[in-house]
Amino acid sequence: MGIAERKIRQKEEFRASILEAAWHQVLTEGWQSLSIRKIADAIEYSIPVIYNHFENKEAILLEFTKEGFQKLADAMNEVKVLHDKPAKQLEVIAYAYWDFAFEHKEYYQLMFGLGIPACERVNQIVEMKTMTTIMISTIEETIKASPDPDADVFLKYHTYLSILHGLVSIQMIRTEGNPDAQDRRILQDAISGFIKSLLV
Amino acid sequence: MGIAERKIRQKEEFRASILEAAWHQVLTEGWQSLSIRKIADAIEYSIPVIYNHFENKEAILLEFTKEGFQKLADAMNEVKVLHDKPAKQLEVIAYAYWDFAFEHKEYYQLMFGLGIPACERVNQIVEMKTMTTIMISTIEETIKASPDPDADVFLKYHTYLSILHGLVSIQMIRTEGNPDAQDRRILQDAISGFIKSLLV
DNA sequence: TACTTTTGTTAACACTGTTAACTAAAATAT
DNA sequence: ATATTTTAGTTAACAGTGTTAACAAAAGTA
Repeated sequence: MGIAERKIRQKEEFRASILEAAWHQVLTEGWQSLSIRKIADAIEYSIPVIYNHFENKEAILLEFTKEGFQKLADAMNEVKVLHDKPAKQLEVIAYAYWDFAFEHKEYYQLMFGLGIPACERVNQIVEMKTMTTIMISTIEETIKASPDPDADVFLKYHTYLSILHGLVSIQMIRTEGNPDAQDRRILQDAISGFIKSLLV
Repeated sequence: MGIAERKIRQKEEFRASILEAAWHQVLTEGWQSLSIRKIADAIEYSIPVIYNHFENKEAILLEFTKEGFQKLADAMNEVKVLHDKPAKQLEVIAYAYWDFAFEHKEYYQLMFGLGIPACERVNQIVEMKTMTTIMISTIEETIKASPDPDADVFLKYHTYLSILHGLVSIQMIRTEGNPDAQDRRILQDAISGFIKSLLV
């Protein structure tokens, strides 16, 4: 009896149409504006049917997060196999990572929990300048006393802040609790590497 | 006439009590659970009074974001002045940054728009393993062929991912639009520095 | 055709941010 | 001291959000 098969197929199609409608909403309005009601509206069904296919809204986002990591892995593999030397591979993988993030912003934000609120907020905060000034001036002095005193201060500042923020936020995503000694070694390793690169 | 003065003082106190109640809520339940209603409840006033002191909820969060950056800057300055050599200063500033982030998680999450949803999500995604496997294996091979083949692979992987994520998310916070050539140079600089540190 | 299961709907609950309309209290002017 | 204006605070609502219980309709089975 093919009825059961057809039902499964239809259910699968329905599920896919929910995801499609949801993704369309995410692409056009950002994933902050995604709501169950809007999905229901788009597929022209009532709200509760969505809960027959997904446990809750989080489950839908989880689906996209999975998709995102799969796509990122694919993009990495694609460029990795083009090179033999591992060091070169590390380089092109990094570029692939970067490109993926900005070509698929919605995915990336979902994957790493980037809440956009800060964007508008952070760029109008004068208090931030105090922090950046401390960092930039210290880097400036370090560079002045280094073998390459003409190095780009702003570039190095940006690198420094990015490394720090990356370490912290990856750490926060990884574990709910506090970092341990091993985590701190990662910090030390990254920072000593950065400072060494400044001092050539 | 001191009446106007008293009024200003009272208004200031009221404002402070709103912030205090809000911060208490953030500390106990996380800033995701902060709501105007809960603040109103805590200060035992009706909801709209809050809008006499803050334009909207975002303005309250902005206040904490400012506070956070100020505190971070202070923490940095404190350790910076303890050392003379700029390179050493860069190091201790980095540690201060790290410590601040985890001693004041709520501030840090607010300051850099870390939406916690990803935390629970990301740690139960098998698709993520595909990505990490690619990165780790490539780093492993790089290390094997390096002058220091006993270097800690996991530590270096973590550093690599953190640098990448930091670069991307700082970039996303900084500009709404797409990265330009200068931004890409920052990426190149950081990655080439990392790879160089692998190859000693 | 009668019965059972699946599918989908309506309507509600418990929240959220925000605001308009109104009342009561305080400060000022007469 | 009384009348008037200004300010402070209230209730009640609007427009959203995720989620679910109770019910109706359609589809499949006996």
